[in-house]
Amino acid sequence: MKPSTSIQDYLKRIYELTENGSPASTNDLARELNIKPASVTGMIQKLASEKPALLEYQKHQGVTLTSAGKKAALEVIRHHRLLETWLVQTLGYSWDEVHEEAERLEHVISEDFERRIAAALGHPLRDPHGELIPTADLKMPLDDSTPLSALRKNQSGKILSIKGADADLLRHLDGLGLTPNTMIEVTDYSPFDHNLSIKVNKKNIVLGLSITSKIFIEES
Amino acid sequence: MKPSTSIQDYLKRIYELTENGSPASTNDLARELNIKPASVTGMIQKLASEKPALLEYQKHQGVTLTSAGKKAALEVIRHHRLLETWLVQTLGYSWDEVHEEAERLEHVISEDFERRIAAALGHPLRDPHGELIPTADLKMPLDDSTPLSALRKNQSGKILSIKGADADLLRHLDGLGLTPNTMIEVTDYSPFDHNLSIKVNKKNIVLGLSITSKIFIEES
DNA sequence: TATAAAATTTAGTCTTGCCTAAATTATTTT
DNA sequence: AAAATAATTTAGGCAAGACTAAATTTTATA
Repeated sequence: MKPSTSIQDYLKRIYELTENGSPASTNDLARELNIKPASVTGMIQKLASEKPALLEYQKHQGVTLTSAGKKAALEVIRHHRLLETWLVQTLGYSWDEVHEEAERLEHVISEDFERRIAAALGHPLRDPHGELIPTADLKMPLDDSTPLSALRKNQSGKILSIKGADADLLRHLDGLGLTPNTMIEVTDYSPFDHNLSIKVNKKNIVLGLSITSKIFIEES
Repeated sequence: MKPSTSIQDYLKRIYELTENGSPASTNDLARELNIKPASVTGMIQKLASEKPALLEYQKHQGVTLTSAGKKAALEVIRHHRLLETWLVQTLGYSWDEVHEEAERLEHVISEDFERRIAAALGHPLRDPHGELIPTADLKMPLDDSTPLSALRKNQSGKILSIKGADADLLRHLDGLGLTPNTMIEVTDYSPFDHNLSIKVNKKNIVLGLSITSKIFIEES
């Protein structure tokens, strides 16, 4: 049986919160899901004790996904990212408008629908935010991107994604032309403060480590 | 507040069942919704007694929509029919594959999404089945179609829709090339048995009243 | 290391929306 | 018009998934 919309949301968030290797805490999950911690405890206890368990849980120790749970999560994430890509490409949504729409659609599209948009888009590797799209067989592709902070003078590449930036920073970066798919070139590197001088759209700007570590690049 | 998915389904079905002017019965609604009659009674009692009532109901007398209820129903129907049109045109669904998908999507798309696909499709008047699409201001357009059974020798037109046919008949008609958008021409009329001879795709076929009354035409 | 603070869990409740079984009301049949 | 049948409603229940308040456990602080 396909998990309910609620459960799909739990799995998706748990996947994200456990990408760093450590289990997800009740509180963090509650915050991500906009749900009270007590409700989260109830749900994960139920999920952990089902026939083929989707997650593993020990009191006060947080929760991790089983491989079945991971698959179910990747299915939802694949739907989400394909939908975002598709909404942007076929309906002219901008990259910051699509999230909410995809958040609702991801739970109701059929596998057939998923196949159709994947094919129509040419089986894309990343969504408009630069996030990797899980493959059709539900594996997360390896991330071959490099943080901008790792580049040095004369290296260049294409921006793939920006991670861990809040809305404010995102707007700021957007203003500088630093969005996914933009080409950049490092013109100078200051070993002292780790500032990078880069050229974007013919303009030169200098960025500090707090920013360059959040921008991910495909080297060229 | 936007009605829940369940309530949207109730409203949609009630709209359809009351198009003939008479109220919808508990039993008919239950059948359409694949729900037990007792459950229907419960739900319509609740809906009839809410702040701005979406429907009117008297025990044992069936149910009708208020104008607010009608609007909400038309909103869902508009979503459904726009979605079907759009899935067929942009993702290569065939007209008989889209229903289920639209049935789920109709409840979760935003007004923005609705506007975008309506615009992308050029604000179509009918869906792939030939059904009229409610307008953006939630009115059902007048139906200017004529049953094929009303045509006589030398009249011609385009098939708009086929109504009240079961899957079997639909397949049969499909085999004869009788699908929405096909041009037809009446070559003869038999007043005795009401049979019509018509030309479709260069071929001549004869149809009885039981069929011609289900095919709707735009005269030309 | 005792205590305060934070995180988590338990217990009990609520709403939505469905179900079954039994009771009631309408409609047909005879 | 009474009896049989069909439709509808009432009553009581259940599962999902959320909430609050209170209890407990863990972690951090003094």
